[in-house]
Amino acid sequence: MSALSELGEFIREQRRNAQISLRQLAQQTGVSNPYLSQIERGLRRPSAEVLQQIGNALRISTPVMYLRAGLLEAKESGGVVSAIAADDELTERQKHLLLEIYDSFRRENTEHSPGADRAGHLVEES
Amino acid sequence: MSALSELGEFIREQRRNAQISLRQLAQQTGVSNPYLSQIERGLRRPSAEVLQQIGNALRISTPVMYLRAGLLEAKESGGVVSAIAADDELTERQKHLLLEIYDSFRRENTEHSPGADRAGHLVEES
DNA sequence: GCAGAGCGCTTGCAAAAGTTAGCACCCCTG
DNA sequence: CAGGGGTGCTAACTTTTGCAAGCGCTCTGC
Repeated sequence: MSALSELGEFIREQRRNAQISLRQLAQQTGVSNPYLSQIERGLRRPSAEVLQQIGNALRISTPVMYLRAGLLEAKESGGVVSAIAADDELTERQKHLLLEIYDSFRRENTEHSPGADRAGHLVEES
Repeated sequence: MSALSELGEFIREQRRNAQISLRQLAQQTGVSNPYLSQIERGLRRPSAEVLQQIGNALRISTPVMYLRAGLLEAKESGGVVSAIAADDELTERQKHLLLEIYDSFRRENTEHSPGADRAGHLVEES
């Protein structure tokens, strides 16, 4: 399975998940519906602009979209932690909270009983 | 001045700064030198792949490159967003949530009355 | 039954992206 | 001065992107 058709399936999945038809998505994105069809079936490689529009309409963040398309290299683990630490727009307290949430998410995924723990309480106090 | 030629001049500037000729950069990036020339003079719009290669050769981080090219919104300027996107330990949903929290934090900081908005509701529903 | 509107898909076609070949202009070095 | 190797740029070509038009299908209302 090529990375191209993986991307296509991901997009199709997200679109179906959002209960949107090809033509509706086409209208929202400004991309033609035949082209969207081809993208979803993995026989065309959309440009970054188109990807941006699709992600925008489907509420998927652009970097996530680019990552799926192989346009953004997957960074080494710890990237999130250091990126948060280096951010100059967050307060120290916010960084701390964000990191705790990040950790709790990762813990969720490695748990045997998934979905049991929730991160809601972590944002209770700003 | 179009955003296209701005990008071109930026690349040229970075290349000159690194003391690299067009052909050398072409070889390093795997892109032909005439095309690089056209990119630098702002009369061609490089794809994200090419941009990635250029940034890679010139030691410019990919998100910064995309940002310069207008392929990434300024609001998701940094490392945090792309780092989250690239993380392979989080589910898509978790990434989305984390990004929303991150955004809400930054919004808090730029508001006139800080602390008014809370991010708690963002984690309410899985 | 049969318009009409929705769905996704196929087919050519225009416009970009990108390449190979070759131009003109230097700066050396024999 | 011939020449080779460096620079960046131009021209013609191939490949890919993205779209308009139209296909066949299904469902609904008249």
